[in-house]
Amino acid sequence: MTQYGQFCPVAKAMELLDERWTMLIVRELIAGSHTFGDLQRGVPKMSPTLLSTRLRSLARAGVIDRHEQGTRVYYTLTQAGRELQSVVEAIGQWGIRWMPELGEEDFDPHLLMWDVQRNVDLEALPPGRTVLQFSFRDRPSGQRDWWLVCTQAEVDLCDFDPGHPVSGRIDTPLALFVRVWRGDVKWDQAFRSGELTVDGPTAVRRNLPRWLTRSDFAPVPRP
Amino acid sequence: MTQYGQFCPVAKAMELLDERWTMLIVRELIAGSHTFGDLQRGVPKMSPTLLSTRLRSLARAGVIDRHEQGTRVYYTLTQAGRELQSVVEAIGQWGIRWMPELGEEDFDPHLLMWDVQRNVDLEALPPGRTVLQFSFRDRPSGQRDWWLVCTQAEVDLCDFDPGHPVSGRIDTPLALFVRVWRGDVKWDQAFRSGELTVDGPTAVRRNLPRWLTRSDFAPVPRP
DNA sequence: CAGTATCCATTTCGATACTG
DNA sequence: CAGTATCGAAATGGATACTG
Repeated sequence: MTQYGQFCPVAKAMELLDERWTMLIVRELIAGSHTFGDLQRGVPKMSPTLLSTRLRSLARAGVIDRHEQGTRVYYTLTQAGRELQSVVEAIGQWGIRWMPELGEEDFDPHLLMWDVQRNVDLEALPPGRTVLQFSFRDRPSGQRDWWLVCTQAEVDLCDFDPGHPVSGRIDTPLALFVRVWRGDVKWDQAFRSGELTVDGPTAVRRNLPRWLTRSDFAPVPRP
Repeated sequence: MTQYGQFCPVAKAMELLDERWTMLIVRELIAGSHTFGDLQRGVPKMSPTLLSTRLRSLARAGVIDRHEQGTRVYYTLTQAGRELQSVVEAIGQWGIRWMPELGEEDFDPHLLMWDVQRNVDLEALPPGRTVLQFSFRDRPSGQRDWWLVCTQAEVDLCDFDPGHPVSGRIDTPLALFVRVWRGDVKWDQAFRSGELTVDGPTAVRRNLPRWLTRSDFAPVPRP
């Protein structure tokens, strides 16, 4: 962490927070990840070495605690860390309004599905098992097909056919679904455009937007 | 600007905002600096080359406009830039609560006086000219003595005796006054400790805390 | 799973001097 | 005043392989 040599609280905070990847790790912790592995899924392009370094910085700064429970290791936010939520929110709200342009490299189906998976609204689902298949038709196989196996208790994400009967299948270009997820495009618009289709019973087609919540920043009004 | 390869609005925002010095430049713009020279005073440890580079990044991102007026050049915040105020505020509020430790190199009298100067409450001053001298007694000459020449219209900062009669003289260790400025220590505490003294008429001694406003973050409650 | 170790390419930055 | 030019030192981080 390089110093600014300023007593200003913005400068002191940024000495920690402007280190590359740091805010994204905080975002992941706020989103509920606690283990090294889960954190890695949220920042897959980061090397484990660097993630480890950043976690040590954050612990040293008093933002997270690292504690071992038996053989497993958990990272949790401290009070200082939890209070970074308002910073993350301010940044995200600004970002979705003023940094709307996405590049090719920003469309990562793995990251998207990880995000979708952990935000399924379990309460809204019908009883029993609901299996949703995603096909990103413009992606090579290996990135194309994904399955969410949802019960009232949990959601499993698979990148292979888990074998259960599929309740509904979403077929869409990846970029379009990312836009829907971010709230740049409304579900309705996506449906009506014909680019995003849902195969399955009417009940599934109608309720899908309630089961799959969008990004926390989707409701932010746009300029 | 290095990319994160994520569609998340926090990631997209941080691609711009986590570049070293960037938030401090935004802070300066929000504080009211518009010219290259004024901005430099707010980030004196930054080389002009780098400041220039960052200003170009910010302009490219749509956060500031650069425009020439005759021979002078002005930088102004766009709507996107003005909306960064909530981000700066969230960061500063977090910073003053959770990054309270300052190092030796954070105590820069020049930066402090620049900050004090632009926040004098002109309305609160008595009619006519008020000259306030600061002596940071633990600093070498050259950094020790400063004068604020205040009128109802403006405040001038001098690092040499401007020759006017002095209305009041504040004598204090630099660190203590920084702490008062940041709101870590109350005026009263500083007075009572005997470490900070004010020479001058009672009226000056009593009103000084109203003339010299503190940092915007001083009122933030501490953990 | 939860990280470390190593190594080098790349980036970044600070210092200093200079220009219209 | 408002920057640019140049250059070397330092930090940063990506890739890959490895460990308990």
